[in-house]
Amino acid sequence: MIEIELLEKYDAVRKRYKKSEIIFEIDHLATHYYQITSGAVKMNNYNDEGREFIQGIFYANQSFGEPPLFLDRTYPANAEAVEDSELLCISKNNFLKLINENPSVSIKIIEVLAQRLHYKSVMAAEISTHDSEHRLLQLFDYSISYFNFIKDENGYAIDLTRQQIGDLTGLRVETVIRTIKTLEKKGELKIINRKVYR
Amino acid sequence: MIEIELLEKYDAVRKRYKKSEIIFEIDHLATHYYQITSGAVKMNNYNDEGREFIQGIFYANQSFGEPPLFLDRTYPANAEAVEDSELLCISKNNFLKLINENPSVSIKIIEVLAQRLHYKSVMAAEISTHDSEHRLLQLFDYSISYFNFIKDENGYAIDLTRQQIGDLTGLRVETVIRTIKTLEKKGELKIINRKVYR
DNA sequence: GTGCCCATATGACCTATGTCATAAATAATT
DNA sequence: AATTATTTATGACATAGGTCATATGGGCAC
Repeated sequence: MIEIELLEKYDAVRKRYKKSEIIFEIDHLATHYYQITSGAVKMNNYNDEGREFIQGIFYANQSFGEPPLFLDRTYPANAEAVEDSELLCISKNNFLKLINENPSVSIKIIEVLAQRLHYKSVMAAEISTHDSEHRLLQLFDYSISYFNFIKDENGYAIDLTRQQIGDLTGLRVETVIRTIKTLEKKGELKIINRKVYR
Repeated sequence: MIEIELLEKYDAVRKRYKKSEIIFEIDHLATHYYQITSGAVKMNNYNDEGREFIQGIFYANQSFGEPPLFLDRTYPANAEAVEDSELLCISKNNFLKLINENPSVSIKIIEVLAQRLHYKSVMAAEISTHDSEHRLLQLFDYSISYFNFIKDENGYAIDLTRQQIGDLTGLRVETVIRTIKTLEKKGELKIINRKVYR
């Protein structure tokens, strides 16, 4: 997260997106740096049959879609608002200028990318070598520390739909539903009012 | 890749590793920055049954294992030499000092991490929503541009064993062997002398 | 308060990929 | 040259997770 005042010095513009609105599309060139002030955004892919894979979900004060700003490559995924959201956007040129003129920001960017690589490494190993129960628990535990989930008297509330959980772990909704039930029976999590607590 | 002379100014040490030798282990703290001068290194995970997943393979002039140097986290995977290799190593402290004193290096690091995130995004979507044929072709095509594969009269030689291909894509050797044969029949690649060309 | 849209749920059946066994070809080591 | 290890290969069979159909309940717009 880059300080808002600093972004504004580099001509940041506030933009509002309605739920389900597309922010950018796969295979397009990166033109802006995006930082969320409110709401939530997912980055995703669809395969030929329309099956979705969610690369990640981003919340207030997080940025997303920076890598292609530094590479000669297009976006590897789409970005879509999962709720009504407000973003701060600055152009690629201004962003690169900002970084060059503020070395401490580049360290911050490194940390953000490092964090995200860590998440991807953990989930990649998970998705390719573990069974559904293990995958879900790993996602929940990682999300609790990585996303901004809230703890109440029942534990941490996993604020994701079954469909989203499936799309994040490469499983189908039905499998997620069945696996969550099994995990509940095993005492690994609670289902209260259809919501998952861990 | 950071200039060797610069690394040497920050007390880089050359270290040799034999094939199969471990460079660092999962869940350990990061103590050094590593850059390959010759040879190749893989980063991998094992699940409870000993099944391997390869996060990536790195070759001469590439670095690996940097993210935890910037985070309050341990390594998400192991690093192991896949052939006899020589590495340049500098301590975490010297590395952070180097970056602070050389802003252009931090941009370079950002580019490396961005590149790697791009690979992970592509492969994650691939592994979770595509069938084995698609996964292999994607890995081959990405590897050709991302790794240092060589083109000859038969096309690009995929310098990976069937086992490594499986471990990179979350498939078993037998499946890789069968899928490669199918792809050959479909004319998507060539098998010459057991070697895959694309 | 009715109608519609999602999210959650469950059963029956299917299939891509995994598992296991076994073998031959090649490479590495002595 | 002989021995051992690794890689590629193939067949028979098993199964986790996917697919499809169908149902129920909650939220919310009108």
